[in-house]
Amino acid sequence: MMQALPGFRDFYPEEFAKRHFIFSKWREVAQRYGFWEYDGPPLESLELYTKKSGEEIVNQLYHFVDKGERAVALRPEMTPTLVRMVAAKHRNYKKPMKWFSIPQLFRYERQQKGRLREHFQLNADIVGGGLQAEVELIALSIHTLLELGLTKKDFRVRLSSRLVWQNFLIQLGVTGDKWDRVFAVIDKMERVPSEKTEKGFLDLGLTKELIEKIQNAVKARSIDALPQVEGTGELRTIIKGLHDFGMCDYVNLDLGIVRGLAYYSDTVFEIFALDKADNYTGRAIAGGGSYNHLIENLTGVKLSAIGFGMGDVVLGDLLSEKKLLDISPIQPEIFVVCADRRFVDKTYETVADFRRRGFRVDYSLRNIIDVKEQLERASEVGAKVAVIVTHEFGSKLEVKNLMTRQQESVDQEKVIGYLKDQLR
RNA sequence: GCGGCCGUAGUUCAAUGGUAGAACUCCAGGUUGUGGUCCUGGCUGUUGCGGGUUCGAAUCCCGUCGGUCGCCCCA
Repeated sequence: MMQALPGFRDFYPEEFAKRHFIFSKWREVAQRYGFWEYDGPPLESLELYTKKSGEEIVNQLYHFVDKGERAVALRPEMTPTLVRMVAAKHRNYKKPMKWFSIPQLFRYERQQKGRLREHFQLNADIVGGGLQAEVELIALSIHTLLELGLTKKDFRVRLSSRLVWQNFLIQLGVTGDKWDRVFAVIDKMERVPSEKTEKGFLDLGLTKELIEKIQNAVKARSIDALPQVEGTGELRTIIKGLHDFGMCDYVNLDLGIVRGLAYYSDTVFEIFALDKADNYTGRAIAGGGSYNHLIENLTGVKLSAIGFGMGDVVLGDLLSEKKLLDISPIQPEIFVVCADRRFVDKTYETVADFRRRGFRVDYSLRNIIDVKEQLERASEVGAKVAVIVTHEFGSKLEVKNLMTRQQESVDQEKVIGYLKDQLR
């Protein structure tokens, strides 16, 4: 049987309706926050990704050599494309630039729950902003989830800072060459047994005393409990900003978050679903952070930036569990029924007239004189009312409410108003 | 790349190693002007695919492909 490739999805109308619901909320809230929508090519030069992440990334990409002998790849993330676009034309835009996109991203790896070979992601970025831009971006990520129907009980932003970590590690005497590996251990901390975490640190040459200080920092849930180094002030400002937006209830300070990607520089955050006991569960719904050196490193253009990504797969699973995704395909409002051969012409004219006026209108494409069949069809396609053509021109139309089964004869001149009333 | 579990009709699932079935869906009817739940009839399968064991395989074994969950990795 022919089917979609592994890790790729078919969107039948029922699934597409859900996808459209999520996309439209993403778009609507981003625009409410003043973000402009953009897009780039789904296929990029392979070099765009190897330049940033090294050669290892190649075997996780869909990549091939095209007929022009170019090494190309389907985009696995949006940030490189954004950086490329921004660097090329940033002089055309006042800073800060608030941009968002809903790209389809691709990754060649074995699929598992919440993780396919293809997904869509809301990507929002602010380029050339300061600390308030970070507040703004995190606020957008929270507001997006609220608009989808989730509540304070359902998710939490875990806010952290790589800058704080770096300065803290300097204070502890841990040299820069070890930071990435220290971050890797911290990143896994909550998923592996504590002995393994300890062993990971010991293998990096950290003393038990240092390990304890690091673990205490990970446990800290308030600014004052953090190691006071350069960077904590910025975190304080961000939390204050979210407080002013009435959103501090959605945010936990949590240095356990460091993010996998190497290019994050200062602030990093991930959003996790909560279980009934308010514990973090499953995968991250969204994640992001600031990358204040990436644009300069790749293109020589010095611009700060912060962004986040929110994928449709984990989010969709969560919304389904919460019964927030019981969305049906868009249905016709009116189904026009022809009651007799003599009225066929008028039926089609009525259909066309209603459509010109902006109604969603359907009618039978086959047995147009069997009223029973037409009414069955009207119900099946989900129409709210049936308009039954029972008279010649210049006369009345029968309007039947398919929910209440009530039917009324309406003067042709008054039918539009009547329909609007019925459909309200 | 590694491991666990699972592949039977369009769908959800039955069938002790002994003739592959049910429900739903879909299609056609239920006498040429009013719908959903009713009635009748019909379609649908090399049991994912390929080997092996056996008198005989949906069932047991091997391989392969696919699904699913986890590991690795991370968007």
